[in-house]
Order: sequence, then C-alpha cells, then structure tokens
Amino acid sequence: MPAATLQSVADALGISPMTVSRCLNAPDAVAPDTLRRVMGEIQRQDYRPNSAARSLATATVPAVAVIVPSLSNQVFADLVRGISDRLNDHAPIQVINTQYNEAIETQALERVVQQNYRGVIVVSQQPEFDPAGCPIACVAALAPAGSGIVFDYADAIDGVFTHFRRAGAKRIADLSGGNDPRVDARREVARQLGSAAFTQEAISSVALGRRLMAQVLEQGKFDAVFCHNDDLALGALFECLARGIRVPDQIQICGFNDLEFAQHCHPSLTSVRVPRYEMGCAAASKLLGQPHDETFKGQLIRRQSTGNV
Amino acid sequence: MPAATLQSVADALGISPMTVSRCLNAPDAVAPDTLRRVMGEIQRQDYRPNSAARSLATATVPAVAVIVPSLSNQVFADLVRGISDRLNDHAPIQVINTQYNEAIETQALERVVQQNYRGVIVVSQQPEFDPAGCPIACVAALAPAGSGIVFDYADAIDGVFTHFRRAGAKRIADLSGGNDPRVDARREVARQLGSAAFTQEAISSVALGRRLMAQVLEQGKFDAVFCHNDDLALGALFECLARGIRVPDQIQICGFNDLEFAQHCHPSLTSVRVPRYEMGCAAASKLLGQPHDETFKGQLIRRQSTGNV
DNA sequence: TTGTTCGATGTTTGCGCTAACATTCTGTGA
DNA sequence: TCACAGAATGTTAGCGCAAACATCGAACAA
Repeated sequence: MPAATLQSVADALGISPMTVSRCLNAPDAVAPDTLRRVMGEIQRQDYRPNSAARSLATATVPAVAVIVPSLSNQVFADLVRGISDRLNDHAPIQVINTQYNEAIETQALERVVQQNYRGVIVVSQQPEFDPAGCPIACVAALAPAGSGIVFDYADAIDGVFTHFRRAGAKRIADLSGGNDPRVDARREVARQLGSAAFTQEAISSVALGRRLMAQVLEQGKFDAVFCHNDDLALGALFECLARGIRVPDQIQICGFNDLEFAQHCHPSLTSVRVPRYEMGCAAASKLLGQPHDETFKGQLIRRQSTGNV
Repeated sequence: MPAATLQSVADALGISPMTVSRCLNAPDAVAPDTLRRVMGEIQRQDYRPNSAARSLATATVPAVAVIVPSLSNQVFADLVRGISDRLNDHAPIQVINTQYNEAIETQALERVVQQNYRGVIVVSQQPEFDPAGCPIACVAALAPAGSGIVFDYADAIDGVFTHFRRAGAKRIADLSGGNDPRVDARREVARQLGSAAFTQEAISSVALGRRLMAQVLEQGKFDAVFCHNDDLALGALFECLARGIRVPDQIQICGFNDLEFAQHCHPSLTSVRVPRYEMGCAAASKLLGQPHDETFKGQLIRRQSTGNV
C-alpha cells in the first residue's frame, strides 16, 4: 500500500486536496465540521505530510538550523538543549556539526540561508552577511555587545584574576589548548591581565591539563592557574594531587564553564558559570520574534581550589 | 537574482536540463566535452541541487539517519563520530536525538523508513520490524549476538568482578543511575554476580556518584565498588578523597566506558574500555554493504583504583 | 427583491528534479 | 549500400504540495 497523500485523503471524503491541505496549514479557514471529518480521515490513513514536497512548493524548509563546531563538548550540548527547549513545538531543529572547520561552517550557512530555513543559529563569531529573509542568531564569546547573543568573556576573566589577586596570588599562569582564532583572542585577554601563557595546539583535555600543569609546577614560580576550561582544570588538579602539591595552599586553580564535576572534585573546583542553557534559549527567542540582542555575564563560583569555601 | 536551477544552467548552454542532471548523477553517460562545459557553467552560476526537489522526484532521502538517545553523552558522541568517519563521503548524516524517549524513537524510525532514507542506524535495542528497502543497523549492549552491532555487556561485567575478587574483594557494591529498561537489564547482570545494588532514579552524574558512594561507605562493609559509568566512578572517587578513605587500600573502584579522564585521575581509575568509535564504524559498514553483524568485547583497563598499576 | 459581501471550497499551475521512454547521430559489418 | 547497434541527448510526465485565483452559495442591507 502506497503512503497516504493529500489526494488519497481528499478522495476518501469526496473533497479537494486543497481543503485537506488547509486543514493542516490554516485550520481556521475551514468549516469546523469539515475539519473534523478531514482530521478523522487523516488519522485513519495515517497520513503524514511529505516534507520534501512541502519544501519544494513553498521554497522553504520549516526547520531551524543550528550550526555548532562540535557536539561532544558539553558547552555546545547545553546550548543546543536550551535552543531545543525554547523552540519546542515552534519548529524542528536541524543540528549541523562543523567540526571546528570554518569552510564547512560557511558552506552550511550559505546552504541554510539559500534554502530559506525558518531561522539559523550560529554558534560562532558573527558571520559577514546579514541574510535577508532568514532570521539569524549568533552565539559568541568575545564579540562586541549588540551583535547577537554574546558572552562577556573579558569581564569573566577579569573577575577570575581579581579573585586570584585578592587571595594573595602574584604570579598567574594561563592554561589553554587549541589554536583556533577564537581561542587566541581569549588568550590575549588573559595575557593583558598579566598572566603567563601555557598552551599547546592539542584539543583541550584532562591529559593536556596534566601536561601543562606539569610545566607550570616545574617552573615553580606560580601561585595561581587559570584554565580555559574545566577539563584542563581537572587535569591540573590531578597533576597536583599526584605530586603531592596542596591545592589551594601551594597553588590556586580556577576552571571555566563550571561543568558538573567541578563542584564534586576534592578539593572542589572554582570555576566560571556560563549560562549556556539560557544563552541557547535567548538565541531561540530571538528567532521567535523578540529580536533583542543580549549580553550574558559569567558568574564566578568560588570553591576550595581557590581557598574560598 | 533567483537561485540557479538545472534549467538555467541548461539554457545558458543551449542544452536540455536532463543532460545537466546526468552530469551530476551519471557523468559516465555524458560526452566528456559536454561534461566539461556543463561543469564549468555550474561553477559559474554557483548552481546547487535543490535537495527537496530531488527527494520528491526520487521518493528518497540521500542521507543516513542516526537515531540516538542523547548527544551530551560521550558514549553516543563517539559512536556518531565513528559512523560519520566511516560514512565520510558516501552519505550525509542526519542525527536524531530521542532524549531517551521511546515514543520519539519509534516515530522517528517510522518516518525515516517511510521516507526511504539511504539507511538508518539505531542506537538502541533491535526494533520490532525489519523495514524492507531501508537498510538498518542497530547498536546495542545486552542484545543477543547476531542481532546487529552488539556489545557483550555480560562478558565485560564478568571480567570486572573476576578482577575484583582476584584482588581480594569479597563484598561488592554496584552503583547505577537511571531507570530505563536497558539499565535494569544491566543491573540484573551485576546482581547475579553477587553484588549489592545502590541506585537512584536520577540520571548518572558525578553528584549521584558521590551520594551513592556515601551510602556505600556508611554501610561500611564493602571492599569494592562497580560503577555503571565513569561519571559515577569519579563521584565515588571524590567522595572517598573527601572522607579520607584510601583507594584502593580500603575500597576498590571500577568505572565503565573508560572516558578520557579515567586514566588521569589520582588514583587513576580502572574502567572498561568500550570500542565505541569502532562500533560506530561497524554500524556504518553494515549499511555500506557488508551486512555482517558483529559482537564487540570490552577491555578491562586496570589502573590504580583497583590496586593494579 | 436585488446586489453585495464574505466564508467555504475548488481549480489551475508550477516548484526543481528525475524516471522512462523517444530521438538523433555516429560508426560498423555484411 | 543499407541495416543496425549503441552512444549521446532530448521529451514527456509526474513526484506531493501550496500559492493564487476562481467559484459557489448563504446571509444580509437596502
């Protein structure tokens, strides 16, 4: 048995396919009685709209595209969750993973805009163009305020360093991984605040955190370490544990993102909470018609690893 | 300027759209000279096939659907990565996240099959039906061998318990979270091997690991703890650190999945390595025409938390 | 009553592409 | 020379749906 179509539903009721189509897309324009009968027949035949045909006819894709650099990163997973929750029944979501590849990102963005998706959310810097007709929301750290859903990274780092210094730290190391331009910009912010950079081109991981922390400890002259994310911080913490270095007495550690494990480490890990979920919601809201940009701040969560309980 | 179409490309060269279509779908059937000219014009107009129209005409979706319960879980992220790498240029992937909801899973599966996707990979138990015409690959733990890409969970747990006992453990606790039927089956396996279950309906997390471990320690009579995943194990480990309980001297801990951080904990965490990436590759291979099912074994990685270095 | 309005439904057409078949044009063997 | 194979290309039709316009009839005001 071939799949049900508008035509087959219409035939069964002796009406025109257009009326059936209207029942789905503009139920208010159909007589209540007709609507009831059509809906019943739709159920009976288990009719499901053919999305390819609909897209072709309307030159539109009824989904919101979400372009992210990675999915195995909790940060992006949370963003997507926020978007998904906020969009809920308004639109299905299509997630596109660029694997941190700018070419893929550009291409995906062009494709999505050209195909008239209902909207796009790009987790990245503001792209060059403002595509007419396709609402776009960007989520970024370190972008000028007012250019999308922005996280105020500079303010967050500043808070961390102030906190370090207030607790007596003089020499601060800055641990990071990766070599994409976004990360470079962040490193630069930390450098200007007077930290010494320890970095490798490898992707951030617990292992990298251990390696970099080992370097820091061997130089022996630092009393605080800022890690660009919590994986690095966890590695740094374990490196200290393994060497018998007391945290925070001998050295303070602060992570970034406040992932789930941070509060359960021992000593618990100071970190910066980023409202990822909320930023996802905000991006989705922007598409849903409240086109206000927004700047989010981080919240420093003080825990044992920086001596504050 | 409207987007380029087969027609616009054909017009520019004074040929028929069908020839242009053939250049893309069956280049061998086109004269080399024509092919060159067409490809040139396609570039010039920046023509991109309209996938909705193609899907409508062929009653087919040229992608492989991947249905997973969650994306924020490293386990599934790795599976998807394996699938993605193996499929590479053969087919684009569409990831569908069911959020552990069986109804969503069933519905997604039906939709995908009905729309003639090039293939489906379901990370779940074997579904009831074997959809004619749509190649399907299942990835599951604890399914009968020969029913897809299967992980031999029972064998893996057995290895853990044998290892515990050989190291002198007598009383073993079994920590788990969640209440979905898959997890129940796993708990049952552990129970039959003589462990005492500690569980809560919450999702597995570091926090839950700490709570459950606290219960274990308060009972005071266990000398080994098996955790159904590494997040729980990390929580358990930190709970011991916080209470000054020595691992593995006073109690052994073993995790599951061998996530990145396991080897970098202090003490390092014994865990079971699951060939997630390889299982993803295998599932993709199955769709690519080598329809052999496969059973994968776990590998016990012995580390400090169970006293073996 | 008549003309007008408006709500409900029908008809036509085309979105961009490809399957299936038709046509044209070469070169080949007898 | 002619018939024929087969390669290259063209033509026709239709996938399922919705935009735009057309039609019909009922309700209403004058």
